[in-house]
Amino acid sequence: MLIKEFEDYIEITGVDDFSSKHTFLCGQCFRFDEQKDGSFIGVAFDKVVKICDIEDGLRISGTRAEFNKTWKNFLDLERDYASIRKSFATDEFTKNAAEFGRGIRLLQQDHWEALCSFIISQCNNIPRIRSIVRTLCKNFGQKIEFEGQDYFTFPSPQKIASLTLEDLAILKCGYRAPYILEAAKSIVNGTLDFEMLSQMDTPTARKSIMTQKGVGAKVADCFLLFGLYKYDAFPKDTWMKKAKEFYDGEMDETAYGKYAGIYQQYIFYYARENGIGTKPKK
DNA sequence: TGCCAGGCCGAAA
DNA sequence: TTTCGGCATGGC
Repeated sequence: MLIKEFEDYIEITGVDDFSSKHTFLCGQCFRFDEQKDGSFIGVAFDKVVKICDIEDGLRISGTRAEFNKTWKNFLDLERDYASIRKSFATDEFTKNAAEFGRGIRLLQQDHWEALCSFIISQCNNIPRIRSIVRTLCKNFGQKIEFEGQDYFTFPSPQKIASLTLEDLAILKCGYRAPYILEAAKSIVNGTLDFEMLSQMDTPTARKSIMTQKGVGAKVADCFLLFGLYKYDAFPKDTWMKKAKEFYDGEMDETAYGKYAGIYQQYIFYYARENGIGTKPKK
């Protein structure tokens, strides 16, 4: 990884498998918007950042220090995704999925933001998830200016916990509102502790987070992967079954294991973008 | 207009 | 343990 500093941005080269488009649009996060020039602007960890692809790497707004402090980890740039991707592509289906999703990096998002976002995601479509999260931030987050535009941070659990269901009605997120409120209150009162969850093994953490109201198996798996960076989330057996629903092919079980969550993301993105595996009509 | 969406809860079987 | 109706809302 080679870093070159410029006045208000840096360029990182020597990065295999990075695509801002695939990373920000694959469905793992909801706060990065594609710009007319193909770059992405988003907010994470209370900062606005602009990212675009360049030859053999990426360009990112800010300084080298900010990159080292926040964005290097956020973008998971020190993991060898090329090797992981190649290890996944063991048959026609996995080869297609891995090639389709090439460049996905699993973002190391803020724990709370990920949990809250995936609570909102349940039985919802991606444009509306994005819309609800945007409204949540605009109404309850802190304003930050960037390149003459207003952006908003993701509201803290303390802020959300101080609100009422009436306050949250503006989100129009229906039955999910009490789940959001309860999750925020659990954090404030200490019954939900992300540091403790991080230290648990994945099955234990899954069991624990599922005691939270509104967090079932699916939201739990998304939170474990995108919010706690547990790359073995999305249990092998469950996800292989799901993959077979998406695609009428065989999965190589030996390809799974340590990086099941990353493999899942290739499959999900591939399936969704190609209209594979949509729910049959009732 | 109607189906569906990165589901979950709680009751009934 | 599994099944199933109900749940809020809006994108398409």
